[in-house]
Amino acid sequence: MRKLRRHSEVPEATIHRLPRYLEKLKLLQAIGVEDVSSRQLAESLDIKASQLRHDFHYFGGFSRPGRPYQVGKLVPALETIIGVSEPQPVAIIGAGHLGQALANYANMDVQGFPVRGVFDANPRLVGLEIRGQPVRDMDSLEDVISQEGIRIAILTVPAQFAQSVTDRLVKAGIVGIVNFAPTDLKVPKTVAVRNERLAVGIMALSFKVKCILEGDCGIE
Amino acid sequence: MRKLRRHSEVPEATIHRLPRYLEKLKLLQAIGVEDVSSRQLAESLDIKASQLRHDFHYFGGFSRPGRPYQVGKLVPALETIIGVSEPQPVAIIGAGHLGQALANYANMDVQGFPVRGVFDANPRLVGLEIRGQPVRDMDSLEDVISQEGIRIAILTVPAQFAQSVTDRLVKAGIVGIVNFAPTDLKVPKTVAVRNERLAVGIMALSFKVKCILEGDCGIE
DNA sequence: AATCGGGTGTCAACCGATTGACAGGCGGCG
DNA sequence: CGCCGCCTGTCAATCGGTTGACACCCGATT
Repeated sequence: MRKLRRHSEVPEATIHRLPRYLEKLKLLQAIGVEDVSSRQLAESLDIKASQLRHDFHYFGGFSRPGRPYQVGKLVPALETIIGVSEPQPVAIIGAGHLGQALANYANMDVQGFPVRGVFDANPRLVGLEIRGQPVRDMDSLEDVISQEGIRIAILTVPAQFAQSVTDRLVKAGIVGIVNFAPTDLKVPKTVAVRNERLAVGIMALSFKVKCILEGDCGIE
Repeated sequence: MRKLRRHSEVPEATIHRLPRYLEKLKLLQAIGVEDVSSRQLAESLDIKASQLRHDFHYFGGFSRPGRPYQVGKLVPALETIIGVSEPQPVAIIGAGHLGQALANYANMDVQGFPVRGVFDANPRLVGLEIRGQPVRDMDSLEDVISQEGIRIAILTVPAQFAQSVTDRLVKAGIVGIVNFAPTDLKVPKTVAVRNERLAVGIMALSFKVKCILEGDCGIE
């Protein structure tokens, strides 16, 4: 990696592709592939090779020119760029069905995001064990976050509680929030939020489905 | 709604905003709001008013010019456009934690997507009741889909089974798939797929978090 | 040693999406 | 009645992302 430009210059669209690159590269690594050309990698991800090179270009010099990328170099480089070169502990707030699903989501650890705290306000859920972790009472939120050095929280509480929980998280020093509640959160500019809205996904799909069923899609 | 252009001309980015418009408008409707200007609506969604008008412009004539939008007109119009003017039954394939979370996801029905079939290959899960619905054996997949007229499937099976299940779904007449498996599915062009990759979301967030922690974000 | 095939880095053209500007409609008020 | 403020529909300018083209590099092969 030659020279890292300021992160702020990396376009949003590129950022969203980085995890996919990493994912695929880890897969290749696992099956013993050492070299991979931009074309191979791009095709397997269904994107254009020029785009992939363009993306990598933001970070510069992953390969000696004229030679394909070396998986063994690329993986740690991408991990560093993305920020998972060492495990990022995360907290899950809300141990409802979705929260439990995520806490159980096998790859969480493997992907570099070990779950270090699951919280819920419902006393009935508190104490329950999920993947060897107890569901904790919301009271301990701040303590656990600071003790474990957690920077990222996953929010799976009902929409009506999302904002107040968020405020607590921000105060407790959380820097990034993955928000599954169907609400827009208000946070200071120093906190990053990513909204995962399940319902939006299925509706956008529904539009296309309608489109297909009505033969209205531009496929002649 | 004056004159509907071909759906294929509606930009992707607009499509992804439509569900958010609908969501917010339903909310407004619920609290009795009748009129809403593009500025109000846009601000509450954190987008520019001009963009909102531009989006609506693809479908034309939601309001008499010079007058604000009427919530009561807009909601059904959007529902028709998105394709949820009548309930779209969906199937969930894979009754693991994520599948169960989605099946339980309260708003599914309300959003216009009643779950009409939950399937799993694991005999231990088959028969389990989720929200009054039994988990069914994969054997009955095709039958249920055709009997219930299901067009949309939500895929929450492990990655290794995703493609073979997809092939069955396509054969059974499914037209849209929301894919939660971390794999790219191969489908005919007449089937729409939307990938929801949970891990990608958290990684993209991690990049920004790193960015914030390193003071490298362009915020001077 | 020269050549060839395949590779990356880089740039400029292209394309789609966002934004700002403004013409024209409507209702309320003096 | 005429004006004023607020509104939408629409278009043009702008911005960001994608794509294709090409210069240059490398190792293998003749």
